[in-house]
Amino acid sequence: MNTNHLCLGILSLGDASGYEIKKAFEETFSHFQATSFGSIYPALAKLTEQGLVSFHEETQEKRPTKKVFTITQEGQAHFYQTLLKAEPTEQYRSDFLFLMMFAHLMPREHIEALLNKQTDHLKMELGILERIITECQTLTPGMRFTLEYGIIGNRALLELMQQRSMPLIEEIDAARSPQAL
Amino acid sequence: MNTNHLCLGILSLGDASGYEIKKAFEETFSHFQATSFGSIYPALAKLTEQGLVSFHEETQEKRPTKKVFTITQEGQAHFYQTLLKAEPTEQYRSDFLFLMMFAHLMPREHIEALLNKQTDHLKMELGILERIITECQTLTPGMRFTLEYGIIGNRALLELMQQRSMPLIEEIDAARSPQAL
DNA sequence: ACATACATGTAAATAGTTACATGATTTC
DNA sequence: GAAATCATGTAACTATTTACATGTATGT
Repeated sequence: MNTNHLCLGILSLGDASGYEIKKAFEETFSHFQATSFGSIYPALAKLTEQGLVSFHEETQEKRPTKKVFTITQEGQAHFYQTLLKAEPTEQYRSDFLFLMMFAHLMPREHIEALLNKQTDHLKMELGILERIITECQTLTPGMRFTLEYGIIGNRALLELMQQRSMPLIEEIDAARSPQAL
Repeated sequence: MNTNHLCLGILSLGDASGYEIKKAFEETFSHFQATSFGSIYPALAKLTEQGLVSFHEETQEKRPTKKVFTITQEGQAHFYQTLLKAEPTEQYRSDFLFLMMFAHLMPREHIEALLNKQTDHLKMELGILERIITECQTLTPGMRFTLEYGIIGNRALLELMQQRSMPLIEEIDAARSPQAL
């Protein structure tokens, strides 16, 4: 799954400009996919070249002209094949967890700061997901599922952070103190 | 955080060869970090060049000779600075969730297959994490925390998969059937 | 005056994976 | 006889991010 596939997918849900596709990834899909302008614009150019999408320019008042992309029938058929053939991969990369492995080497204040930052991060993401699932009316069943998936995961992790942060800090401090005595 | 940092971190826990570092990422840390030989060997060469690690060759019987790397004092100091300065980033990329957004376009059997595959994936990872946390005796408090983090997250998601998979399929089928009648 | 939102696009830099090359030993 | 494990390393390829370039309008 690369940016080409992601763009085709978003366009299968409705017309959009490159800028709007980026916004969708920043908002609705940010918890499980991300991409940048530097990937999106070349992707849309390539999809147009391949005849999988087409576009028309829309001149706006007090806004720059935008290119609105539409998925073609070939694009729809191509995306359908992608859906059936894709080998879904999962990847989670966390610097936070890697750093926590070495918490015993850090000053107490720094461990606290890292734990607080991660807690805030989880809270923020949870807030976004809950807002979308309650406010947005036009979700497909699958989208509602992806939002629930994110909410359930983040809630469980937040609970863990709230229960285990202090005990972890105390445990590391306890292991340190013998040298101080 | 790049492969250089990851290697330094692993070596701060004890001496290891490139091959052993790769194994560590396949086993113990696979739920939140990954890397490949093509990244590890150049990283170790660069760290050696910078004087952050040193190595000695160990000839083995019935096994190829291996280079065992040791973190130097400079390496330890450098890693400590990394721990304090690092801006921890989180990234989760899931093709599974992206595909689920378009479940309404797929045949029922395909949705089922995707959900089953994801469930199996979560079960397998959960099994690995639970085995490590019970069997491994030499874990730092931080490592135990990272394992718990993975376990709690996966358990919550598995429960969701078990509760929501069938309802999701039924809901999508129900939305489809009016056309069939 | 400065930052942000809107809007498109390119190019360089970064980083990583995959495949290849080599070779012994063990297991199925 | 084939595949897996142990062991190191390089090179090509792939993909993505970051920074740059350009310009209007709005908000602080």
